[in-house]
Amino acid sequence: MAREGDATLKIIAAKSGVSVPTVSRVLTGKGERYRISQTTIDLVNRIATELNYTPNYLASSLRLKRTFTLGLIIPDISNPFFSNLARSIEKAARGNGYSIILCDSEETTKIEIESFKLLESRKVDGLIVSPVGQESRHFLAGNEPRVPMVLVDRYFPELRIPYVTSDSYHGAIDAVEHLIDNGHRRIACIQGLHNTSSNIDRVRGYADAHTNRGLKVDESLIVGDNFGEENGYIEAKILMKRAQRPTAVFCVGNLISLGVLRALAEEGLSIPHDLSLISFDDHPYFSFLSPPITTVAQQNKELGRIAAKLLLERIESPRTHESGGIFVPTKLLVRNSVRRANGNDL
Amino acid sequence: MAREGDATLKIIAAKSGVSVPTVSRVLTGKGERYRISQTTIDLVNRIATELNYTPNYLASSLRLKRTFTLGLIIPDISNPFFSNLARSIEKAARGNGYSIILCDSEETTKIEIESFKLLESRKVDGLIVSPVGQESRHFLAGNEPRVPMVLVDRYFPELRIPYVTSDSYHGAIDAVEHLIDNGHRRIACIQGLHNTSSNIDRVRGYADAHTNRGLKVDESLIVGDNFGEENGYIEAKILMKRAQRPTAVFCVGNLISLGVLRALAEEGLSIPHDLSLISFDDHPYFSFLSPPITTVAQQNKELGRIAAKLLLERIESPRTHESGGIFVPTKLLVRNSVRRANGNDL
DNA sequence: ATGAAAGCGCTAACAG
DNA sequence: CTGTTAGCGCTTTCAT
Repeated sequence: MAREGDATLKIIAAKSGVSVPTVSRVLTGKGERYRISQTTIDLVNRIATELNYTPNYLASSLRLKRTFTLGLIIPDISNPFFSNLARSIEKAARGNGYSIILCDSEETTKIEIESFKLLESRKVDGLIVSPVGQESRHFLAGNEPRVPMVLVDRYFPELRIPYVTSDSYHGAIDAVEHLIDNGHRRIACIQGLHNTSSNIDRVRGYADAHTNRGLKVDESLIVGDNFGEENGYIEAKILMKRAQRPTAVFCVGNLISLGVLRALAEEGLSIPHDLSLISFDDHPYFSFLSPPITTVAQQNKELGRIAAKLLLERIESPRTHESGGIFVPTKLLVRNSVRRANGNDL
Repeated sequence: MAREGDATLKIIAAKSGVSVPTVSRVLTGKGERYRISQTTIDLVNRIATELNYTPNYLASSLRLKRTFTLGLIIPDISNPFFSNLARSIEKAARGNGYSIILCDSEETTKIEIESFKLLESRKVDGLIVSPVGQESRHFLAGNEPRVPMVLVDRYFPELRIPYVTSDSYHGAIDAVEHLIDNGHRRIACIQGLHNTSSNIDRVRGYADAHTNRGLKVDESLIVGDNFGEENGYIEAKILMKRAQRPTAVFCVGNLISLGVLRALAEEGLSIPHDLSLISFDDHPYFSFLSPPITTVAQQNKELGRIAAKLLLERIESPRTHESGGIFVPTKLLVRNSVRRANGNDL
């Protein structure tokens, strides 16, 4: 906007009879350091407030090559997981004098790439991105990230970009072992978007939990292909039509679980009586559902805080850091969606 | 961040043997208009892509006095109502070449004010704000908004700032009449933050629904003071301890309803048997709760789209618009949290 | 069909 | 203690 009348250093300088740099020094609090006379300091400050001066970040950013702005690219801000993430990131950023430009990639690589370009043009000091996850080339220029960057949630282990994520693998193991330990043997897994780290880790956990307990994995019980509600709905419908119904299902995302709930309700089937359910990714409403849903909760506020902190460190002191990943533990919240079954195979 | 090696117009100009303005014209697509020779155009374009040129928005914004950036201030991005709003706003903005700087005010006037200052410094072209709601002075400079601005959700009728909001008043009437028509006479109202437009409108609807049906309002049944979960929890606990229990409750926000649910569950009371519940503000999970909750749904995506459109219009052509409000209708979604009662007073 | 000059608002280097 | 000069990268007159 910057309408006509806006006060500038130049105007203040004119009104107070000193030079522009002097005004700049005073107004950026460097008065002391430059040993500017108290008289001048007071004068400049007075006139600045009189004129309701607001610094122009654009100009100073251009000069300083520093915008104090972070780009945040996430797949879906309306998903509570991501909005909680966004909240904690925004808060941490703000606490350190940074602002956030928000880009919603709509779970789409195309928009993700556009957002990269955009944020590069806007000269953000760093980037926090929760990748759509299947494509990774655009994250690099040459062999290094194009700007200081950290990934949250989904990540690319092969890419030398630091990341913060839940320990999905162990979370999934906890979940599925819980099922097994409750006597379940035919456990379905409704998975999310293939080739994304979260999905891979969770499905791997699903499989390894079986192995840990000396069971074989029935590949035909691993179904689904995205993190949406519809996916859970459809797959649940199909699963329940099978001759050999699973006795339990492990959903790798909360939206998937929602879909399962809807499908079961439609079919007049009940949880946990007809099917035990355990979900990855808690949701504020899970404890109010009937039954309350047993979940593997992610510490999403933690994830955001850590990601922001990591990024700011890299911005303040580039190149001194390792680029590994940080895995934040999950928590198994046992509620009432899993019932004891008779483990007829053991 | 603008690292050293970044391509600039100057560099491209040098490499292609033309002047900086010429490069600028070509790269901003004004080649034709300035009748620059095709040879030059091709040359410049080639070199620009070779050098992987990214325009510097900072510089052009400074020059143009136009940032193509919108500020978005909302009270709590982790609240699904606001995150859906944010999503539709971001999408509309992006579709029109604008980016969003996100500020979460944490339901706090102090942060809201800071965000104003911040966004002014960042020279956003316009502002969409969902006000915390109790203070409004900082929205104006003199008597007019300080930058093109539109309010969403909560608004200030007295302030000559355009706003987009759900028709809370009629929504509340629908809800409460629904209760009355189902035979309820002792209907509690758990309200949100006092002196906010949404709360005022909803409580007014609550009262007028009674009047419409020839009933008197029992002021002692209007309780509560904020939109949080805790508020619903506490007030429900107290209400259910009364000698004369209400038979139904109207909650003016979804978080409040959540709190009521928790309180009732703890007390071993069930909905709708012991208490009928109707909630303002739908939530994706409401239909999966037991019982599914009857609500007044807001069209929050609509709200966002309209707000963004309104703001962009004002930015493109200032001063030609009225500053009234737009009320978007709500929808009563009848599910199963309201039971028929015998209207013993009629 | 293109270039030279000027300036958006700010800050850093250098001078005195 | 303060001013002069210069320049960040871009776009817009105004010339030619």
